[in-house]
Amino acid sequence: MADKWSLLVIALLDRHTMRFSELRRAIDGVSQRMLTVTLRHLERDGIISRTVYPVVPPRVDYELTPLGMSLHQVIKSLVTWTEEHQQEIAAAHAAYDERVAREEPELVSPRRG
Amino acid sequence: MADKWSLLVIALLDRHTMRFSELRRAIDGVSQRMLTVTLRHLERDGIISRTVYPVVPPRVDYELTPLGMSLHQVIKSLVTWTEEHQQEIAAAHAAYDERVAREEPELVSPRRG
DNA sequence: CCGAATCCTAACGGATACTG
DNA sequence: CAGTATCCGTTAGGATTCGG
Repeated sequence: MADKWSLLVIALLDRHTMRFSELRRAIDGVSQRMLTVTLRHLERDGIISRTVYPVVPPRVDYELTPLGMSLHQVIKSLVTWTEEHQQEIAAAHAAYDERVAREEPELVSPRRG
Repeated sequence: MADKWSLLVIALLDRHTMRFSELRRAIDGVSQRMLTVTLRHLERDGIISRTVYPVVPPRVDYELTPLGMSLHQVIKSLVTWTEEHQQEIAAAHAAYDERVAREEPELVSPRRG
């Protein structure tokens, strides 16, 4: 449950219960299929609970379980770490890519050392 | 860098510097290719550093950078959470699977409700 | 010993159409 | 509205081979 959709679902449900279509609208770019798959996985892991109201039109609410809430605390520290260090990471990327760019050319054109 | 190989590499390197083949032996089931790919990603993200000793046979050491060490602290809380709650999760799996098993049959054999 | 490159298969994930 | 089922392109990742 460490994929990106799960993280977003957990973050959103921490604030309040949400319906399927609310989640779909709130999570930009998620397909209906992936949201369904994600919600099933989280439900199976006991992170969220699913409540079906036998009304028409159908209504299904999702909410974090106590287990899910405790997981959210842990996840937040990961998110915080990422936010705090993303500049360092970007700098590391730039440094790494430049290093590679300086070393590659020798191999593709070794004509006359 | 949240995949399972990366997590294991970070956990191992937290104790001490390791060579490529040491990591390969220590991480059960990792292919040479995936270990290489994983190490490159971690290096690019600035999580580990790579030191090549120009000797024969070649020797390459990997170690955690300060950034990597700080990440490890965060990861540990995730690992700890997983260990502490894996029984709850297993129970949730069993409960979910049983629920599904009780509901599915109606659909495949609805003969004579 | 360390790693790059190639090949190939399985899983992931989007788009679409259909159901209750 | 809230799914399920199907098709299908993309990618992850193992096995293998070659190079420094």
